Amino acid sequence: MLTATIQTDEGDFVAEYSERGLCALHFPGHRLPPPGRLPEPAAHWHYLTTQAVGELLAGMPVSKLPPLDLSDGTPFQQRVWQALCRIPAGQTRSYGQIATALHKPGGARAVGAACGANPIPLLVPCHRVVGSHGQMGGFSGGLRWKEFLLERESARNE
DNA sequence: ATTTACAATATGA
DNA sequence: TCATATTGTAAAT
Repeated sequence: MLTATIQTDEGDFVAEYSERGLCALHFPGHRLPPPGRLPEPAAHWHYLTTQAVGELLAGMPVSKLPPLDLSDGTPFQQRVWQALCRIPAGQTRSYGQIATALHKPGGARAVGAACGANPIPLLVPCHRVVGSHGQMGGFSGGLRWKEFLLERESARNE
């Protein structure tokens, strides 16, 4: 498992790579890994990740994503995460809507659980999922990030 | 195999 | 606004 930092105006994120692709992303505040050069192909993935994170923090749609390694998650979680990726930037869905889209009506809570287990926040936009009345649920890196990102994205969508 | 804990939601007071 | 019943998954027993 390889790690690398992403320096942004909001702090230093930490990305983790497996042999298949990006497998985790941590918010600033984490212990920074010892700096070192990434062997290929991780170096290229990291370039894409850095760019994507930069775009997200700027409230822009993401142009390109590195390959995501979601092999940790259960099949259900993987389906949820892929569904999240289909939410357009600047929009939000409710947990219930996601659940229904997955043909699991009533499984809103299960969707929430999957979001919490999401190893790659930001790139897998779990921050675009809110309660059925636009309220906030929770967020892995702290609700502050969720607010920050949603405001940035939706402000651009007026 | 059972029980418990969740980033939910609809309903009724 | 608050309390409660119901729902699907995952992790712990």
